[in-house]
Amino acid sequence: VRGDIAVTSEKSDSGLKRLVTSGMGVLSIRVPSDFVLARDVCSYGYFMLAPNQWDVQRQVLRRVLSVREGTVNSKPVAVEIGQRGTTLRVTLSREVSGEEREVVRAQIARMLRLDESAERIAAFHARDPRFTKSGRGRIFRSPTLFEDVVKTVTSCNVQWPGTITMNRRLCEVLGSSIKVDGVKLYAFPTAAQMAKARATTLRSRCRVGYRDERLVELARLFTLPVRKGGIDQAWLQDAATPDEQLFKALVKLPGIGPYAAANIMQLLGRYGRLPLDTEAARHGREVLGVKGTTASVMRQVREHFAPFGEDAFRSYWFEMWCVYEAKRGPAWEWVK
DNA sequence: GGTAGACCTGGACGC
DNA sequence: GCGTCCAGGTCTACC
Repeated sequence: VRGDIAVTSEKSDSGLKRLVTSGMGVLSIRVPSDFVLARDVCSYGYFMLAPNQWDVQRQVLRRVLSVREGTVNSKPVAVEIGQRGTTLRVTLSREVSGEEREVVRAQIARMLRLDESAERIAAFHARDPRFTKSGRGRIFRSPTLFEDVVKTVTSCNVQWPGTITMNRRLCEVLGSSIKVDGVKLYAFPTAAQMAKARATTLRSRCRVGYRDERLVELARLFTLPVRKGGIDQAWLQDAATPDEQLFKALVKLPGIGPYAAANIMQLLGRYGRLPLDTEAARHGREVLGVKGTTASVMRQVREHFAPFGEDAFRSYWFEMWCVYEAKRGPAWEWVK
């Protein structure tokens, strides 16, 4: 399989094989009792964006992780994540240090929202029982806030195939690469790598269009110390930061408007605000039967989900996701 | 505070 | 194959 982090293939790198058979290249992560890898990975469109790769046949997630985010010459590691009961089995493409192992663990936990306890998900189901049976609650995201922000910017003012192309090219043009089993795999560019890139490169080679300078500036803000005007990631990710202050800070960032800010908020675990885009308006008209101008439909969609309070986005999102799956089948069986 | 138009890309469509 | 139109959210200028 192209791009496979194959550890069982006869052709695979002997060093990698030794690592895996000796157990040194495998990491185990305990997950909450209600966690289901296929359902919880394939719960948001980002699972289809590079460098994520969902293997439909084997029901595992593969991607490359940058374990040294702060550096330009980050040495990436490829991971393949599968599930057995309440344990994730993570196969690594190379030996990692103890420190790197913890970074890998934290990045996977972030992607899969393992910080959301079964109790927290049950509270969502108590609020919206429609999703109790399916167990939906966790929404897939990226291993870093920076990647989530860039993915959000590349999903604005463009149709989905364009977002897919931009993310693939950003990885191939700016990201670090490694060879696994003779196949070149790319990591998502780190903030340091993107901040160093020329805007013209992003435009001409990554096809990001007018987003070029905004993305480079965003990346620069992620690399700057907070005292020099850089983004305060700890503050943004602190549960104590009030929603309104968070929203105001996000819309000040280049390329981030009201929709993108609300989307980043849900990616940060703040589900009380809806990122209203044309898809929301379409859902309002076609599924909820709402009528009127786009602005009026969006307002009515917001009011419709307001009773779900701090879980409004989850109710909205899973309702919409179920419509997609009713048309195409379960997301974990989607082939592109 | 609200609104109009520019910003880019890629896909659909007509010729 | 070429030109035109359209969709998509953000940003700026203007009222």
